Amino acid sequence: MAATRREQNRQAVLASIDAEARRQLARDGAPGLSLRSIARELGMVSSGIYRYVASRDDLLTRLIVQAYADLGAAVEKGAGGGWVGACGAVRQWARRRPHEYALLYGSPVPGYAAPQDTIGPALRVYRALAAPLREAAGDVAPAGPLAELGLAVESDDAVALILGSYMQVFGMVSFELFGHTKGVVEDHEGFFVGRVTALGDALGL
Amino acid sequence: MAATRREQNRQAVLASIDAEARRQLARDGAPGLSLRSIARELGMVSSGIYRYVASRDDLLTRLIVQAYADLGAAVEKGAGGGWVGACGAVRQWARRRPHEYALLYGSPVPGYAAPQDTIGPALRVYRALAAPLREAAGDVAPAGPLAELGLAVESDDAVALILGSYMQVFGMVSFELFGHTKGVVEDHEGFFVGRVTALGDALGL
DNA sequence: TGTACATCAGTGAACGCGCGTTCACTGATGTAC
DNA sequence: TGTACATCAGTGAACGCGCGTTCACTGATGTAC
Repeated sequence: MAATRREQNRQAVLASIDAEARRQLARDGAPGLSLRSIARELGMVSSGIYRYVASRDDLLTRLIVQAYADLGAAVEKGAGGGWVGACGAVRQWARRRPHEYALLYGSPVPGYAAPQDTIGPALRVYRALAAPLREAAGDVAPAGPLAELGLAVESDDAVALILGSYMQVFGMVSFELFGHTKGVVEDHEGFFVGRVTALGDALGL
Repeated sequence: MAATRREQNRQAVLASIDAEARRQLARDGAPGLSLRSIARELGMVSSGIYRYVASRDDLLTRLIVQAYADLGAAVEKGAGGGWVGACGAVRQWARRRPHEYALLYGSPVPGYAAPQDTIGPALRVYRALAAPLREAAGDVAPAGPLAELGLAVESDDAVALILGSYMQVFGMVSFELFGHTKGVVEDHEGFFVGRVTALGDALGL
């Protein structure tokens, strides 16, 4: 495939755009992201960035996809520690990257409509969380409404129990990160692990 | 107290500032809120608004406080229908006012630090959600970690069960509103009521 | 009841800032013969 | 291997926009005597 000099350069520049964008995202949050300031930081004239990225929304999409991939990988690793490990990985990742977490699971960015491209990457996280359930179930072929997560679950109640558990996990992480537990929860780690363990019990793990 | 003409006027203008701000919030979301455009809409010169509001952050705080009060009132009304009614009121309110909900429970607005003034109003919502639990417990004087919610609960597990339920409720609402249930949950109403009912069972309601 | 002074709402101009995006252009890299 | 043409990265200027906030000022409303 003989990556030409040009192509190599292009990939390198694209990578540094992504990196700088992530840096700014981590520092200022999504609303503060600006193509001009990224170009500035890379020593490029502001219009030059349009050779690499079609628009601000396009860059946002790239960041979202990358963030899902990063979180997905973290949860896959955490799933080595079972359900509690997988959930803990979500929480730890969110604490390390609060603005990325907010971009994925917080308020939608106004005027930005998440394109189809972000759905697949988002699924990876849910699939990773499902891994411990899959293992507990043994060698069963995926089927039913949660087949996309690799699960074979038929009853509506069981499906709802699983999805509800997911939502509680993300609800807890959001509350902690977004500051809604002030004065009520002191030991977030303990609270989270306790709750997640209880959810695991209810899920039959 | 002889409200002077000036004072009456002042209150009226302040109210119309709030109203216009809420209109813009509902239309564009919090990031789109601008003092200049509010002034413009009220036929006032842009600097004039500073007679009423100290800064953009100050206006945001007003909106947050009002939104909590509005949601709090809605949940209090919904609590007439018990735990399920109270939780349903959260969901319905959020669906009617997605941007307000996002302002309260979504990503924090970057650069804005919620002042002390928003804590009290936020509590009202949790207190309203606790009303059905309070009633189920009979006439017990509030005590323990959740005394602020009017509850008398001592065991850490019971406290965690209640808080975890809250967080699942808000987690479900956020997932629905922020579009994380695409292709998985079809009947949101049914899913939500089912889950909330199950949570109520676990809470002994 | 009338007058003198103090308060305050609203004006208009200005400061200083940043943004996304388009466009015609130059010069370097790559490709086909 | 060398030359002619095509592609593409990066430039620089410009368009058109909006924002928060300050400040000195005018004129209306309120208060004290």
